[in-house]
Amino acid sequence: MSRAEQKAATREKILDLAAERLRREGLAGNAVHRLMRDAGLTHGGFYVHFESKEALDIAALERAMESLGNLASKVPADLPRAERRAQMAARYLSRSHRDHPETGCPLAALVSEVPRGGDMFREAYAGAVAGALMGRQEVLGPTPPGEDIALLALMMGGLTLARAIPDKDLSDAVLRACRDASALLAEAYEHRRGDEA
Amino acid sequence: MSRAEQKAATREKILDLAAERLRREGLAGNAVHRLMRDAGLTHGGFYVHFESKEALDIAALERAMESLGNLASKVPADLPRAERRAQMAARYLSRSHRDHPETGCPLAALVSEVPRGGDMFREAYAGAVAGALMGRQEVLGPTPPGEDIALLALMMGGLTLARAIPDKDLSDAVLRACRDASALLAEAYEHRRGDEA
DNA sequence: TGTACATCAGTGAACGCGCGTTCACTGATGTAC
DNA sequence: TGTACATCAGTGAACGCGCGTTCACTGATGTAC
Repeated sequence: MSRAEQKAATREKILDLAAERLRREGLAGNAVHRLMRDAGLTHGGFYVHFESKEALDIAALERAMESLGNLASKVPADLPRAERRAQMAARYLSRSHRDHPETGCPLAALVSEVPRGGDMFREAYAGAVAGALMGRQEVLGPTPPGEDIALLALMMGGLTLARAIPDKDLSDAVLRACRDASALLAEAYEHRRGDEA
Repeated sequence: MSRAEQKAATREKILDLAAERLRREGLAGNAVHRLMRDAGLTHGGFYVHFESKEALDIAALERAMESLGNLASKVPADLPRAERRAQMAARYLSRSHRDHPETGCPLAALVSEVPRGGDMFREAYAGAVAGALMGRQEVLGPTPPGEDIALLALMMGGLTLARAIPDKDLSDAVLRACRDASALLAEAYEHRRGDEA
């Protein structure tokens, strides 16, 4: 392995770890020193790979979105649209997603912290939201943007709320209620579009 | 003013300020030193009033919930239920609520940070969620708990997402989409309950 | 193929800073006589 | 009413710690001849 390849591999390793840690620890919690230690390196070398902490956060957010994109497209393409939508909601509002933020949706993991982040990070976050909405359209086909936005807000709200509640029974109830609501809301949208047409 | 009264007044002042700052700066951002400086005191005196930083955060969360409770009950009681629900959603998903987190809902301001907070704070947060749901029932009358939970998740998700997006037009669109969705979802709930009955 | 030199990923000590918390203190308020 | 003492809200210096960032360095890899 050439030196350049070695460097790129190290950068990948740091970035993958950072993408996990960013989702588990948040913007404030993912410290350079601990990140590099966990990657098996010393903290000084960090700046060979990234210009600043904010640059890392942005790159880690993008990496997290990429690795999640693959996950969303796992929904079988031959199912009817409503079924695909329901599967996505079920996956998003599942107990395993709630219990494993480090491999889950970074939008949910960071929402309420984003306004306190740097300007460039906020822009990157907004870009990631736009990307998520586009990814949804790719899987489900075109729908009025407002509908996708509201369904995303419902799913993100449900997931973050479920994570914030320590009591497992109540937390499970939140997930269930939001899964049900997202199905009902999607139906109501279809119904309304039908009435209008 | 007696010494005890003076002390209580100082505590109130710190607490009110902390309740604002907690919502604006988050758990990680509301530092003892700056809080006390802004209250016109020095940081050492903090521990005369609060046992620890976490104790303050809990008290500030509760204070924020109280001052918001008054706001929610501002909805006129003589309006029909659907209208009251719509007014609450419109207020929650308004641009002024988005732009002034410091006087708004602490549940939304902190959701994604809560899992990283201390055990006692998480319990207090869960209690605040339960309180919010009860407050909703007081204004709107009894509804199946799952319905209120999902509507709360939708509203919190929409508000936090709108706050995380710097572009005002897209952010406004998020608020609008979620207001529309909350009305549609509430209707769908009523419709389904009608069908079942 | 072997030697001399250049490059540069990664090391680890150090920087200034803000954090939560402690503590000896001050001085105004409250109490006892 | 006046004096002596006790209380305690608030002061401000100091603590140990973790943060992001800098920098002189080391030593393995890569290049030139």
